[in-house]
Amino acid sequence: MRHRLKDVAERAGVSVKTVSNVVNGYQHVRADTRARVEEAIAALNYRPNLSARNLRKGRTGVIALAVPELDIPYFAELARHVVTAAADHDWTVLIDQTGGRSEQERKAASGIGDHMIDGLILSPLALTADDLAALAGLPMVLLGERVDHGPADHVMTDNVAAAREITTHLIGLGRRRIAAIGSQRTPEGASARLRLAGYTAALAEAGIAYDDRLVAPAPAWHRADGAAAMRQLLSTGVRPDAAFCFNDTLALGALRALHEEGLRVPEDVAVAGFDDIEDGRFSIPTLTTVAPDKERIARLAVELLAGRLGQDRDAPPRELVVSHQLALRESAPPRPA
Amino acid sequence: MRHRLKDVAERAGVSVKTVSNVVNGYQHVRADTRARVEEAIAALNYRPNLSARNLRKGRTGVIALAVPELDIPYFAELARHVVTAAADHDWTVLIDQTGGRSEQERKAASGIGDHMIDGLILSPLALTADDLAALAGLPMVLLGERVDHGPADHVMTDNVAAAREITTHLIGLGRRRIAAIGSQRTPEGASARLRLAGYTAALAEAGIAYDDRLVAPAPAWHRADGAAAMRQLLSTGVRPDAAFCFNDTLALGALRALHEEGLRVPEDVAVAGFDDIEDGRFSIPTLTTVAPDKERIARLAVELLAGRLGQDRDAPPRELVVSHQLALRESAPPRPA
DNA sequence: AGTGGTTTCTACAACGTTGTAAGCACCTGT
DNA sequence: ACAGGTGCTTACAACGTTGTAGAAACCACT
Repeated sequence: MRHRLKDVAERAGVSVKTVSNVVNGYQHVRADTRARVEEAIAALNYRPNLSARNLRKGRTGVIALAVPELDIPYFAELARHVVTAAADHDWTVLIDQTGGRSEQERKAASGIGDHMIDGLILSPLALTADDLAALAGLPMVLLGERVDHGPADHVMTDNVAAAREITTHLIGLGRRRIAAIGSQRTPEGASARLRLAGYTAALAEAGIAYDDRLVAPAPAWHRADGAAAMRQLLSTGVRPDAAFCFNDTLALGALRALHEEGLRVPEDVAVAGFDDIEDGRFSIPTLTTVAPDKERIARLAVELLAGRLGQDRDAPPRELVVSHQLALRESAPPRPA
Repeated sequence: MRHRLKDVAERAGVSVKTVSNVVNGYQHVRADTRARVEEAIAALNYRPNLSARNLRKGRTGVIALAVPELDIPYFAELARHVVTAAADHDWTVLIDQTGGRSEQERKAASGIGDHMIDGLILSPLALTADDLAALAGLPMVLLGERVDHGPADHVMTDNVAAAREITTHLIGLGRRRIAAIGSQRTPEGASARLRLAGYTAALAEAGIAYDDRLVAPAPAWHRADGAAAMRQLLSTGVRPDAAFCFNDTLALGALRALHEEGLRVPEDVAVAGFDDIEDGRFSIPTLTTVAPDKERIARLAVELLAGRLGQDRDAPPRELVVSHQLALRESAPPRPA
């Protein structure tokens, strides 16, 4: 039921290689030969064996995208853009969930990696520079935070600047007791630390004293964590008048907790997030957030990887910073002119 | 930099096959030989070439999951469960986005399929029974609607019953002008038609006349479509007092549109969705919805596929119906006792 | 007819792995 | 010493594809 070049060749009365040539669109095949071969291919419903082709060619046409969790909307949206961008290079994307665990991340980069995929786009939470150095074999592009002097190409947004800008926006609304939700002290919390740095920088610029009772940790960055963090802030009596959440799902959770406490957003507490996920455009209220250009991040990552697989094979590691914007919506609206 | 069995064999002073035996955990290898080989493997950082292994073994250890869109939360959540379930079988999951287009769905089933993956879990929107019959080559499990007499295994929820139940719940709240949001007349709209059937059945049971001005089509099932559909309903003057949205993202969009019109949920309009996505547990108000057991759907699909690849290779197509529950939340709360 | 060039096709040898079958070395018990 | 195991290792031949190099057929022009 499953046929090979050889079967097609026998049926068409030509050599195996001629069939291969037809399959690959080689020019110099006589029209009637081509027709005979194509008839045989159709009759036998022949499909090339990709394992064999890959073995022969040394490439697989598959790249992997490894993200912490697919059902975090930011990563799902990013994945969609990566798949789209990869299609332009005729690549299939193998999507891997690492759960943010370093073991899984290492496995993504080495285990699956070898010979099954041509390259990897990795959104690392847990890997250190040392880990990455050990994986230098596979062409790789990293997304997200900088891993200092890592050996790989990198596409990122300026987390510190973006966090500073959005915090400054909250300050501009007249808020002074601004909570930060999502801090993490683990090595995995690189994003958290950068966004916290932006937050503190903005406070310092505005001459507002840093109050660590306003900084709420969140073990993960899901809605439930955001809600729990906000509830905890409210219960301890340091009533904030604004909150910068380190991502949008945290912010959506925080909105929920505020609603349950009967507090109005933005009147009582202004809320801002980070990522600009689809949900935030329809939530009640709609969510003010930092909007990184996800489509561009994905496209650049794919392009960098294409370079690594092509002529830029031995280029030094490159770093690209993708611009971001503030999306000012109801939860922390633009300042009236 | 990339080594083969041969290189390891030379370094360890043994045959290629002995190295292969060590790599594959074959029992009868002398301890000191094994140690020498392992040393060589470590020194050269050897990794097997999976293309070659697959070619030789005829299997790849990869299954594909093809869904319409990854950034529809329902599919993202489903994907996470499938990846988890597949890990128990040491399978890697290749995730494919079909966009609900039949061409892409066919490609997922045949193009990538051949020899690159061992099996496919497909969530078809657009494929007909005929399409699927043509693809009988690849072991396949379908999710979602039944394709009558399709050749493949099937895991589904009872859409008609679930839609009927939740509509009945809305009726039980005293609502009589119940809108249905998300109808589709295209062949791709199989889910839409089943859920509409459940809706009309519930109305009939309760003796409520069907009014097609209350049935709003939605080209896709995104938040924006739900919002547009609700706005359109409101603008035409057939003021509904409840809405059954055919999935949760439509419902979230509808909530938003109602909010913008100043209508209260559930007091003025009760809203129900379908899918039980994470967002609906934190939206304002929280969303009443049909909760299919996604984890079980994923696990059963993987088990069925495992069977097809093993001893059940030639079993007749099986159909499994996974139970669902109603999650009654704020947008259409439980009836007071 | 002979020359040179193009088009069309083919035989062969890889790619890196593992299954098969057989070989060698070492035991154990007579 | 020898037969019969058993444990360990190996040579070889596949798996299905494509690159290389070259053969065969054709053409156009002298």
